[in-house]
Amino acid sequence: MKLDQSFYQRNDVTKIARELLGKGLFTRFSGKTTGGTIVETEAYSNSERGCHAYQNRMTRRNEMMFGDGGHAYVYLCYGIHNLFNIVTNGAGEADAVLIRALEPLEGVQFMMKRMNVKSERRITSGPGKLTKALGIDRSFNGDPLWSKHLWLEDVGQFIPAGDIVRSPRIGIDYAGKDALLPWRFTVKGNSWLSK
DNA sequence: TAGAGGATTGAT
DNA sequence: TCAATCCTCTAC
Repeated sequence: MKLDQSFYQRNDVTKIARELLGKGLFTRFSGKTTGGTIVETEAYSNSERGCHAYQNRMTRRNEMMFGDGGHAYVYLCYGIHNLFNIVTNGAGEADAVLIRALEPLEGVQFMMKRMNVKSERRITSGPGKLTKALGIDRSFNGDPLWSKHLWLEDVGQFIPAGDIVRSPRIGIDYAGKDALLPWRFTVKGNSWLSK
């Protein structure tokens, strides 16, 4: 069952980031479905320096973060990688969850083809890689997450609280002390986590 | 309008 | 450890 928009519109981005673990993220083009279960997320909120919308600073790039929860925020990182975020909270509240890793579930062969690799090993173990494997690019920026080409779904997987690990977020040293916030959530011992 | 740098990745 | 690579954002 696809996740309802009310799931995303709650005013608690770290709670949503935690609950997204075990949920399915899928894309479907030309009759081919690809996707997997989320095993690594990071929360970003307008109240801290790691966030593109810190202090509600709106730019052309991040304006989608200010929209309604339940939409995609996709941007280009290092000129090479598309990073996929889920916008949360209500309109005007710029919070988002970065999806950092998936455990492959559907269309593995097709994802391997997109990645141009012969092994399924680590094809979705990083934020730039999973977007490529699923065919997500910046043209998806602002799209709703219940469409027929891109959606999140409850696949019936339950992650016990004891299997969820909190740690500081990756690659945001510029955020000063906010880089220490334990807002990265991972599934303990999962072999598909990013490096 | 020029210049700096980034929520990464894979190779050395 | 380092280059790839191209917007976006900021300052002038």
